[in-house]
Amino acid sequence: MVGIKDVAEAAGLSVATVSRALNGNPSVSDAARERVLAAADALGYRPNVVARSLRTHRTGTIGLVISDVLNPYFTELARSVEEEARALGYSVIIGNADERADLEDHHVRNLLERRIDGLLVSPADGHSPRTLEAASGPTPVVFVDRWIPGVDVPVVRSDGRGAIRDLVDHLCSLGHRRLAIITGPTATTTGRERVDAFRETLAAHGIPLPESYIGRGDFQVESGRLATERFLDLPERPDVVFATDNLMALGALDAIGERGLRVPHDIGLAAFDDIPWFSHTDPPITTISQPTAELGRVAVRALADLVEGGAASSTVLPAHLVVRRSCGEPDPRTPSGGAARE
Amino acid sequence: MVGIKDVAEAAGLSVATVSRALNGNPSVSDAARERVLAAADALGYRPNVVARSLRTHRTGTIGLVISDVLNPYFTELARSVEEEARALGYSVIIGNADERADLEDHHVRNLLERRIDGLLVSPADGHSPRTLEAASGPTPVVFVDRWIPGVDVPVVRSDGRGAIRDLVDHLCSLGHRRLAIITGPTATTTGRERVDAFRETLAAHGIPLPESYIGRGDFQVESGRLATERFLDLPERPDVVFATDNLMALGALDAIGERGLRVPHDIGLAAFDDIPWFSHTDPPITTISQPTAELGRVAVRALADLVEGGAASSTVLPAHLVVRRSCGEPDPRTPSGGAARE
DNA sequence: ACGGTGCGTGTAAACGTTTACATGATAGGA
DNA sequence: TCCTATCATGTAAACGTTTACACGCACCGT
Repeated sequence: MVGIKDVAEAAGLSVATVSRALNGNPSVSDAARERVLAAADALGYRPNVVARSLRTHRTGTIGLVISDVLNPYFTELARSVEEEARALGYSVIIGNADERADLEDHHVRNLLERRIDGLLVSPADGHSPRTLEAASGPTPVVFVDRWIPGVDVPVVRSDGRGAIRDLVDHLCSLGHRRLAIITGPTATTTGRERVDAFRETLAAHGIPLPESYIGRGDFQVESGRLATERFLDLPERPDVVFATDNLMALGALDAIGERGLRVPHDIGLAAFDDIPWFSHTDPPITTISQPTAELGRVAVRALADLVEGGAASSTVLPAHLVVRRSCGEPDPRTPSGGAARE
Repeated sequence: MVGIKDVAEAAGLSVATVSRALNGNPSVSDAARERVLAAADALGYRPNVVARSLRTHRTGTIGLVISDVLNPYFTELARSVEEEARALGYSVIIGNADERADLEDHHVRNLLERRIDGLLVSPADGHSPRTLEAASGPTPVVFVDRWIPGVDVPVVRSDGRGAIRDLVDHLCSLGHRRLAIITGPTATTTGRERVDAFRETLAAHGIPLPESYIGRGDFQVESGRLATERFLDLPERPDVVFATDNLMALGALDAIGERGLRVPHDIGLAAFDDIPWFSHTDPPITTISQPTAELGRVAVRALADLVEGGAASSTVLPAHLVVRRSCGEPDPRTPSGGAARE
């Protein structure tokens, strides 16, 4: 491999000058700069960023630990994170936790050992020891989407509570009374927030949420299927089930289809996270949409601020309801206030 | 940051012994090993992999450049790559090319500068200069899914031609005669393979493929929509359109839905790549399924072989047809031979 | 008692950069 | 003309590891 040394030799200059020329240091003469560039080009010189990082203590890399790469919500997040990071001069290393705390641990450790400049994490579960450790360590950390309460780290997330209120209002306006929910892991903040907001709004409408109408999922397809099967076995089947992420909604659809039931005629379905396929399912699915790409961008900017010595603050972006047909046809005379329509 | 030096001091040993103990070198006494481990633990020592990499010329990292993170096919690939790589002791850095040659270039360069041990790439386009350069450079390279003809690099891919033959047979058996195709970029091998196999099988059935029935797409949603709109504007609308990836199929669905047309009654639709949503669209979509996760695993193993000094060979895995309802109901008396059914 | 063997440990160089500091040349001011 | 400031460049240390080599010691066979 050709190094800075070879370039120096070819250009008849010292390594210091070559390094300076390559880094755009102003205190190098035009003549020297030209010779360096020519030599580097001729030799096909490629900087060795690992050596550079060792010396500078900066890797130009941020880590992103997401909960599940197979979840379109997170891939969209990852994409916008990478895009913004690239614009800011950083590379991104993605770690996929598959909703498992041990994998999250693995990736957090791995990324820290690689001496990333900053870490973006969507904690799968509040109990990953490495994540907690990282949060109080020297490497800047920003939580995105989910966070860990009580940990003093900036959070960039969206607040789904308003949209969930709109959703429940919408469901009630359609005449539904038996509402069920498939939750995420209650150890995650998003999991808890969604079920809490749901329960509170139900209470405001004077509707109870019996334990049998709460399915405990883990944000994965299979758990959505299982929870839905349990609902369908109930003597009093719910009018509509609200799956708190898109994968569990897919599982619910699987379970409903397997019984030969039809949405929304036999049972309604609502979801969280809007993904392109939701317009094309049978029927199109009513869901709550987050400003996913924006979340990623804001999170990266917050982290970059932190890395560069600034002080980042938390951001909360609103989510909104997107009404489609999976909960029944809305009565045109009584639009539910404030909810967005397609 | 606490380094090996601090550990050495705390343990009352030299850095060499500490390094050896930490790396499981057998020539260190149990007593010393224990002291080292205790000291490292007490100090919260974390190895600095960038220093290690500089010295050993190995980063324990492989790069993966995929064509599009938003494409579920590639995220499934990425997931299996990471999983297998982790099992083999490697980390993965993913670069997303978004089907753009310039981004592919960017990521290939970036990864090589990071001195990854090996590179897995699904070339977006045959003309990315860096990818070609990398293929003949010192860093081991394996192509996955797509490849560049004439470049001497192992390829791990699936062969869709057999499945496309099955698909065309299936469509003909349903009585369809006007078959249209939305291709990928013809600079990609998968793009070309799919249209070639389609055209050949059509010819074998004595059916022409007029230019107007070939929509030139780029594996992205929007191009699928545009191509489909053009088909729908034709005086003789095709009986069925075959979108050669899942995103363009989504675009086609968009276009068809916007005209108020119904699949398969007004027009049939077939796709390439099976994704979970295809069972839940309206109607469920007939498609060609690749052994995606297996492709990822095999590719990683091939690359790891190469990295460790072995000689890797190419692998071709078969794809197969999955018949659903988007091309019309099959006549139960004439099952199309060999095609898998759900 | 002696040379050889092996084992555990230490010393120091090396990996490819960046950068503080030193140096030499040039130019400017008096 | 000399002193000094400025500028371009060079020298060498440092970043945190790994590892070739050297060393000292205990043990073995003769």
